[in-house]
Amino acid sequence: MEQVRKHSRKRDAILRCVRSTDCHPTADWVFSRLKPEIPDLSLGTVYRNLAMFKEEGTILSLGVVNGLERFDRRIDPHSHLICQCCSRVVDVEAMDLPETICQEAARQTGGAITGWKLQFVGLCDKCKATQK
Amino acid sequence: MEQVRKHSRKRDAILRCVRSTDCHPTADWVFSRLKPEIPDLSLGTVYRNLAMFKEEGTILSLGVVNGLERFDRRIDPHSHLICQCCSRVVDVEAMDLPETICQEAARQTGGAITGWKLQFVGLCDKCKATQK
DNA sequence: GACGAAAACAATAATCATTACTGTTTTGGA
DNA sequence: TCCAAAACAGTAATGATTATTGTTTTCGTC
Repeated sequence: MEQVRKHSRKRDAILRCVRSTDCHPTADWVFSRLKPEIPDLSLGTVYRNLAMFKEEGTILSLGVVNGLERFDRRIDPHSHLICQCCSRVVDVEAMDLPETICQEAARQTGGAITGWKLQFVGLCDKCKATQK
Repeated sequence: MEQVRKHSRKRDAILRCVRSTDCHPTADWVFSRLKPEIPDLSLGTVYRNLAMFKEEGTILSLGVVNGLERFDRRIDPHSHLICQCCSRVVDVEAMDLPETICQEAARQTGGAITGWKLQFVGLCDKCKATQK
């Protein structure tokens, strides 16, 4: 009896929107992009659904960059380059790290390591070209 | 003639407070801790001075954890374990990563890499013990 | 030791991203 | 088509952070 709906026109559009770009959008970016096409879309709906997708693992959040939460359509392991000039977030394919690093971190802290995140800081290709 | 002061009673207390702990405090934590000892301290002063210290490189921010910016008295290269249970942030000593990783990230993105951040996610020692 | 301009401050208001609430609309199985 | 649950728009509320304004502290100078 208990129905848990997984789809609605707007929810689908929001997911499609996130999946349409590799720019690691913010909630507001998604909203602005969909608004012309769905005039009665509400920013709250975007926030709510992004939180939902994130919760269920359909998308990921890569954290807060410059005060704004950034979402990622990719859920496979990989890293990011965060441009300190334009705040662009660029994907970097997963790279092998020494297997011992997590063991070492666990040993040092006495805790349990379930994952890790490697993030690069620098300039994206465009800003690098400009700064030259 | 132009004086740029680097010290004041409150500023010093704020820095001393951050340096007194390895808990990677938030602005509010610092405020709450100093308030009893300095009753006329203002939260805005804590924010302003933390931003100043961060700006000049006296302390670091390790980013936003659970919506709160966390500061770090350590400015030497090292990593952190972020407890997904209690949000505690625990230091992990810097570990050698393959020298090629930054080159590889630069190659993939076409950008310039100036630094990287490795963050562990899991349980701190206390939460690990509790969860058992 | 007092003086004064610049810096630092408290108190408060303003911002801004995000979340919660309320009443309405949409959805999809019966 | 009907209807209860879910989703939604619109709006208010929240909470961390930042800016503003008028007052106080600081510290080099006299």
